[in-house]
Amino acid sequence: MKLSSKGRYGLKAMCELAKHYGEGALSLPFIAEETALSEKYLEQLLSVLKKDNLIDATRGASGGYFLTRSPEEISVGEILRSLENGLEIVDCLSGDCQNKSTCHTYGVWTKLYREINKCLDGISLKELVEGE
Amino acid sequence: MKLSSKGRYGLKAMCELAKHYGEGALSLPFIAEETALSEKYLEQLLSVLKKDNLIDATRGASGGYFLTRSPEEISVGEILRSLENGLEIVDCLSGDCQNKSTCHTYGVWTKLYREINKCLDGISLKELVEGE
DNA sequence: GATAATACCTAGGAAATTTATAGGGATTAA
DNA sequence: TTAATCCCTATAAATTTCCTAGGTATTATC
Repeated sequence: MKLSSKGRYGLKAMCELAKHYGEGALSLPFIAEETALSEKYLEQLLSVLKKDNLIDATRGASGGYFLTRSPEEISVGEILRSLENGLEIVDCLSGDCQNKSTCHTYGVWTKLYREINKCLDGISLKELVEGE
Repeated sequence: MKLSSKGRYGLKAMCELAKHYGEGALSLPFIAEETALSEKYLEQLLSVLKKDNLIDATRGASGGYFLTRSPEEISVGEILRSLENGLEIVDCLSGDCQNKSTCHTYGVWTKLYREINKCLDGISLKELVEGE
């Protein structure tokens, strides 16, 4: 049960945006430099975050990416659910599971799913960047 | 972030063993039948669980697999850590991470790791089989 | 002692997923 | 007009997952 690179790297990119919150848009090359990621790869991560309205961007020269809300209003849970396309640890939590009622293990997954989300929703991007 | 089939199916097999706890050993073909898994595949899951001393087996005719402890003494956490080879959600939790101190996200992973284990260690195999 | 039922071990391959790389298009400030 | 930027999509390499397969060792039962 591993978090994907997308999740890990995307969160780092969000930290970078948080560090410079209020300073205007950050360009892709700049964020790539700071996070040590290739521009082309980072671009895809940012496009996911943008689709989910966690960040926005301005195009053209001197454009770039920026957070749509302040770092204290964005939780790590939101970010990872966006990047990981949901935090459901088993498929039966996403789709419709036929035998919810009879399955012995279904309860475990729902319980764990709730705990994971609760934990991550309790951490804001601000806390992350400022260190505790 | 998905649990592997190994984890899901192995837990089902453990449930089967728990259901018949005290009735002697269950044969591989029997467990395979009940869990709807191929014998050869199930065999590998059981070998992992055996290596970690959650189950044991007797060989030869009328042999089979059985739990080493009663279902109430075995937690779902133990079972999944065995099958998943640990529940570390990122690699830096397993190996030695060089920049623990400077990494913004390291704290998130340790916190989440603790919560996941706490949650799963709080559920016994007995609860699972008896339904709450 | 032979037989059949069982667990044990290891190799490997198909399929899926992850992790990127690459190229070109659209937009816009200067 | 130009250069800097974001946007979109295809695809390739690497890794991992998931499972099949074949053969070996052990032992209760007849």
